[in-house]
Amino acid sequence: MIKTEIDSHMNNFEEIKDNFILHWGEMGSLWGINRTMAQIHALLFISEKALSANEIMEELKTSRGNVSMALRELIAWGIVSRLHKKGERREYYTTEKDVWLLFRVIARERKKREVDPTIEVLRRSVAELNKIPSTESQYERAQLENLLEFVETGINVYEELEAQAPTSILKLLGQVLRLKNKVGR
Amino acid sequence: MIKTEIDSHMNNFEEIKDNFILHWGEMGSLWGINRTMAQIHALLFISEKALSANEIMEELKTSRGNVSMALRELIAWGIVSRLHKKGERREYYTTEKDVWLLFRVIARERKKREVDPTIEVLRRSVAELNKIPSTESQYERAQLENLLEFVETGINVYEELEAQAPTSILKLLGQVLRLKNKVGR
DNA sequence: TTTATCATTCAAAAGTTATTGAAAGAATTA
DNA sequence: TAATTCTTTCAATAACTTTTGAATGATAAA
Repeated sequence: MIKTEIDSHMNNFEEIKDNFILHWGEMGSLWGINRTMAQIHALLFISEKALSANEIMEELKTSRGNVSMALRELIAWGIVSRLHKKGERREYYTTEKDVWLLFRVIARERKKREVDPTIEVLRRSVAELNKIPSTESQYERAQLENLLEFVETGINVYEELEAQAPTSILKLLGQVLRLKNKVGR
Repeated sequence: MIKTEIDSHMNNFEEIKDNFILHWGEMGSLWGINRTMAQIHALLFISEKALSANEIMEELKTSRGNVSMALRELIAWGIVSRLHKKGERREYYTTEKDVWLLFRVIARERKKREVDPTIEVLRRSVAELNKIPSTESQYERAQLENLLEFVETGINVYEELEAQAPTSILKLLGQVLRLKNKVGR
C-alpha cells in the first residue's frame, strides 16, 4: 500500500515508536543530554526485551561507534546495564523500567555533576570572603550568603524526597502544598 | 607590592569576586546556560548598583557585541531588567536580588522551554497509540503512560510549590519529609 | 590456528554554538 | 547641521561537541 501525502498521520505502531524516539532525542538536547544517548535510552525504556548494540544501531540508523560510545556513557550514568545472556556471545542492554527509580538515578547523577560543584564554588567564595576584613564588601557578602543558603535548603529538600520510596509521595506532596495554598491566603 | 608565586591564595575582594564570577560562568555551561550569560548574571547579582554595558564589558573582558547579545537573552528570560537613569544617556542593567523570586523566574522559563515540549511529545505519543488497535504494543503503551503520569505529577507539585511565596516553605517542606521518613519505616 | 563475530577506540569530518569586531543605528549634544 | 556616545546587528571565525568509519582488540567457534 502506497501512502499518499494527505494520509500523513501515524497509523502503525512502529511509526509512533520511531516518532517518539526521534522527538525524545530532541528533548535530550534541550536537557543537555546528547541526542544519541537520549534516543537509545528512550528505545530501551519502551522495549520489553533487552537489545543488542546491533539492534540499537539499526533501529536508530546510526553508526556502530556512536552506539558504543553512547552506551558507555549511559552505563557510567548508571541508567543502562549490560546483560549477559548465557550461551550468547553478544551483549544485551537494558534500562531501569520503573520511572521513580529511573528519576532517582538521573537526579542523583545530575546533582553530583551539576549541583555539588556549584555549591562548592559558593562555599569557597563565602569562606574566602570571611577571611578578609569586610569594609566594602557587605552587600556582595550578603548576596552570596543568601544564594548559598537557598541552594543548601533546596538540596536538603531533595535529599529527603529521594529517601522516599514510591511515586505516591509526589502526589501526597502536591496535595499538602495545595492545601497550604488554600489555607494560607 | 609584588605577588610571589607562593602567595597564591586570594586576598582581596576584587579577586574573590572575579573568581566567583569566573566559576559561576563554568557552572552556567554545566547547566546549559551560556557562559557569558551566567557571568553577567553573577556580576549583576552581587553588585549593589546597576551596571552599564560598558562596565560589564570591562569587568568580564569580553566584547561589546557579546555583552549586548547576552543581555538581550537575559532580558528575554526576564531575569535582567533595563534601568533608565534620568539625565543619563546610557542604559543600566540590574537583576532580581531576591533568591526565591529569581529561582521562580528561572524555573518558570526552563519549564516553558524544556518541560512543556517534553510533556507535549509524551501526550501526543500516548494519544496516537490509543488510536490504533493494541495487540502487540501493550508494554510500550504502559511504559509511555507511566512516564507521562510521572512527569505530570511532578509538574503538578512544582506548580503548587511555585504558588508559595517565601523561601521558608522550602525549609518547612524539608521538615515534613524528614518527619515522614522517620515515621514511615 | 584460522576464521567469524562482535565491541571499542580514535582521528577526521560534520555539525553546532559562542564570540568577535566592524558597520549600521539611535539618541543626544554642540 | 555634524559630532559624539552608546547600542545593536550580523557575517566571519573560533571553539566545542557529536558522529562516522576504519583500524584494533577480544572472544568464541571451526
